[in-house]
Amino acid sequence: MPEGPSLVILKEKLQPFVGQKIIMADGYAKGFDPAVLIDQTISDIRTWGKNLIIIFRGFSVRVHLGLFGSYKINHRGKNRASLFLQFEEDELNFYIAHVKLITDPPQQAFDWTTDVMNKGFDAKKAREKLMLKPERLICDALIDQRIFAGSGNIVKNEVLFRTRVHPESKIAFIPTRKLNELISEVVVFCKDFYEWRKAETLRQHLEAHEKQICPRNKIPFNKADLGKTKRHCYYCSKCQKLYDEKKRANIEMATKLL
DNA sequence: TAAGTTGTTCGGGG
DNA sequence: CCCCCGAACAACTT
Repeated sequence: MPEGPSLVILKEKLQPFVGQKIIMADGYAKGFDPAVLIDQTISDIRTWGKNLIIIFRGFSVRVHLGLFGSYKINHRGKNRASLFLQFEEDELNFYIAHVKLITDPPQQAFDWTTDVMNKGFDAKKAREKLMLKPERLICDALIDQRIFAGSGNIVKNEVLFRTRVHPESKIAFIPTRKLNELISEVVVFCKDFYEWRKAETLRQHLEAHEKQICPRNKIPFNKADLGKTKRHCYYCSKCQKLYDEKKRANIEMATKLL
C-alpha cells in the first residue's frame, strides 16, 4: 500500500472522519495505548511522506503501514487490527500498522518541506541534502525519507528510468542539471502515481518497476539489488547512463584542455 | 508452494 | 560519535 501518493488517497478517503468522535479504540500496535483515543474528536487528517497523521486537540497519532500494511473502512479483515477506531456509526481498521503518539504540534514534529506530496516541497533543500553525501549512490538517496519523504521503491525505479540515470550513479558525478531533473521528476511522477492509483491503473502505467523489457530499446532490463539499501532496481544499461568517476575524470581532462 | 514484496527500526560490532 | 549490517516484524499474491 504505502508510498506517498497512496497515503494521500487514504487521507482523502478519511476526510469524513474529521469532526467525528472516537467512542472505542483497540489494537496491538506496540508502544501505543489505544485507550488514549477514547472520547477524542479528530480535528484534522494529513499525510507526511508515508505517514498518516491523525490530529487531535493537543496531540496527534502517526500511522505507518510499512511494507505489508493495509486498512479497511467499515469492514474487518481476518486478523486483529493493530489499530481499530470505532465511531458512532463508522469504524476504521489498520492492519500491520506502526502507530505512534506525537505530542509535539504537527507543524513542529514534521518537516513539510521534505514531503514530496506537499505543495511546500523544497527542491533546493533536497539538492543541498543530496550534496552533503556526494559518495552516495542515487538509488539509495532517492528512497531516503529525510530527503524525499514519501518516495519508495516504485518511485525510485520509475524516476531513474524517466530521467535515464543508472541507479549506481554517484551523486558527485551527476551534473547539477540532471540532479535537478531527478528531483523535479520525483514530484512529477508522484503526481502521475497518484492519478493512476486512484484510477486503479498504476500497474499498467509503470515503465520500469518489475518490468522485463525496456520499452525504449526492447532489450531485457537488468534486475539487481543495488546500493546500501539493497532494494530491487530495474534498469536498462543501454539508455540509463552511469555517472561515475571515470566520466568525471574525462570532463575534468576536457576542461583542462580548454 | 515457497518466494517475493510499494518499509522501517533496533541493536551489536567495528 | 559515526557507519554498517542483519534481524525482526507480518500478511498477501503469484
